Amino acid sequence: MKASKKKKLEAAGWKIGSAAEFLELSDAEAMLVNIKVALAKKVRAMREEKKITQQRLAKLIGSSQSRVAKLETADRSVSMELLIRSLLSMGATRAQVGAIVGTRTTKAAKKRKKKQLVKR
Amino acid sequence: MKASKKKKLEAAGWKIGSAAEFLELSDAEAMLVNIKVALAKKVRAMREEKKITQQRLAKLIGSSQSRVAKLETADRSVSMELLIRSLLSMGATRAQVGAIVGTRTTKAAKKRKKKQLVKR
DNA sequence: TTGACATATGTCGAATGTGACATATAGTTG
DNA sequence: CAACTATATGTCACATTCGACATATGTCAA
Repeated sequence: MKASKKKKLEAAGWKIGSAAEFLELSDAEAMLVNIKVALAKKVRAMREEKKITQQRLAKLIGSSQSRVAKLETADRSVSMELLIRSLLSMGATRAQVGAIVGTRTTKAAKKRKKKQLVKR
Repeated sequence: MKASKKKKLEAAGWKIGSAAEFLELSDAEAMLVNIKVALAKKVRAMREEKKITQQRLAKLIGSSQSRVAKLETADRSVSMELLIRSLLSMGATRAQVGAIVGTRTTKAAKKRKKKQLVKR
């Protein structure tokens, strides 16, 4: 939890104990979802970059086309493990995967990216 | 697969097809294990840093002491998801987690670290 | 020694993730 | 139009991971 957030909570009369921990957990949960979505997008991007079908990628990771489709749409039923395994199997480096995990995609950044796509 | 590796294989008369893909997979598998071990070490490091018990961390992530012990020893039965969730729940940032995922710990680096510990 | 606390390990039933399959949707080519 | 290809979605039986519990090991202070 950010210091600013904590301050506000304390000002509002909250004890920073289990309630704060609950907020941490919510944050962690949201982050996990964001990370998964980012990884999923990268899977699709790398696959399209390599111009291979979901079917082919499925073979590469020992899975099925339907699961790859779920991977790329960040379906609730897919694990981080499989997402990362897929990237590594396509030749991604640990550094590349780490960058995806570690980089928060802001709404502003998304807008910039969209703008670029339009402009070019 | 590294270019050098590929070259050697080709020199030895290998066709770079499914066999190469198999090697990629093996590499991916090994990398996943390495990443898990690195994350596990970080969980222990952060927990000790915060001077809390496994029991307390377990509460924080809604789990049990035994599972935390397994987490920190990188037991085969623990998922990347839970490892990362644990780090985030202890307040780690995405950037920190990303750095762990993305940084290959070389044997040389391990030696350097050990030496430091001895010297100080 | 005993007792309290922290961590490690094995096991269990429940929950979640899995590959596979069927099938739907959508775009392309003939 | 039909036939083909790529992707999406739902389902299912099987595998993996889960929290929980019991219990072992180790450490330290009374």
